[in-house]
Amino acid sequence: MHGELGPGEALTLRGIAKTYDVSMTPARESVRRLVAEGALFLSSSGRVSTPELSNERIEELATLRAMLEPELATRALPRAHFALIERLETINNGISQMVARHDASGYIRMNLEFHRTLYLRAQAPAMLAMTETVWLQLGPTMRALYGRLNRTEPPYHHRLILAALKAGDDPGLRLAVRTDATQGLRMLKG
Amino acid sequence: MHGELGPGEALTLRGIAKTYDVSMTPARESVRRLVAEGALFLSSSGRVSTPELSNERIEELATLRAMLEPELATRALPRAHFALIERLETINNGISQMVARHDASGYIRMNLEFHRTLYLRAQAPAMLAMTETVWLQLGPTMRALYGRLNRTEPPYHHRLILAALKAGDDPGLRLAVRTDATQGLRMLKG
DNA sequence: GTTCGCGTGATGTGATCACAAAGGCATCAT
DNA sequence: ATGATGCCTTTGTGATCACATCACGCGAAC
Repeated sequence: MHGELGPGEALTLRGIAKTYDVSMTPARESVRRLVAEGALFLSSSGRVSTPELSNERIEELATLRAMLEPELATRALPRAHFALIERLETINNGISQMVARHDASGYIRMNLEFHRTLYLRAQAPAMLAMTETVWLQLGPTMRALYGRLNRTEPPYHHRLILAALKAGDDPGLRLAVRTDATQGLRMLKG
Repeated sequence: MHGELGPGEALTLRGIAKTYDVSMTPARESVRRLVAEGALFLSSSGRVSTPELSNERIEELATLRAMLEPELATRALPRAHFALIERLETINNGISQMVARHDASGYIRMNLEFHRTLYLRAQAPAMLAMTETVWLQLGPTMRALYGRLNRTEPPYHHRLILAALKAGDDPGLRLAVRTDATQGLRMLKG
């Protein structure tokens, strides 16, 4: 999810087992679970690797984010008190640090934490789980994306999201969230 | 998914293994996968059962269907030629037979087959997979639903869907699909 | 130099086993 | 009659093993 693995990287059960110092059994279970969620790709011969998403697939996942996340934001809006907004601003500052450090994985992690912190307030666990499944599928691709856009500052739209939250502006919030979720993915086309 | 198990039914790994004449290992993998998809509930002690959904959870899942399925229908619409509509009508007739037979599981299965057949044309595998995950989570609950509504004929909205497909009417199609997906779930409240 | 074929090492699968924990049931005390 | 307590069965977990399959690389032939 955090882009620690790039697209197409191969994994082996014995390797995972050794890395985490367990036997093959729990390694298999974890891998199969991630395959079920679409986070890992299982070849016909049983080999497992991170997925290399086609443009069509990326567009689909971007559409899913564009459908799910504004709904979560809308549901979170009436519960978004000052303490939450303050926490979001703190996370946003953390993102700046990751940008300064050129830490791709850290950037992705804190960016998702920003979104997750907001969406947790929506009190919609099934919807949030589904959204995180999408993030999981996009993880390796997001890392590839980060390399291309050479960020020099934290995401523009996060400030728009915070402003809409403060103003209680639901349409503005939905638009800001949708744009933030899909803007980066657009760069991957081609 | 087809409501063969009611809400809250318990399963054991050894029982599943014996039923399908395999060892515990593949039974465990399957169960863990279904747990990851939300189709089964894993208690803190590791016991596994079908989920008993709260009203809030049902409302959430209904919202997800209401967001996902109209989008799939829209994407399928330009590719929905006569042969597809004919197949949908055949399935719809099959639903009538299930109603006549009072076959709850068969009814659910063919109802979902109606939707899946349409959505397959959308060429959006990630979105369809996510939708089927929602169906999976609702399976046991849908069976409980069927008992309550005493159907005497196939769903009215399926005819509306077919009419909108023939007319190429996208807004009408979206509305019909959304209504069909959420109407039944509304009955479960309370 | 290229391509085909073979063999060896690596990898996933399914089965079985030992163990710990949880649940259920019977028994006993109040 | 009801509640608690202790034991025994059931159940999930993690490890290990044998086996089939696949991939990769080496080598030989053209």
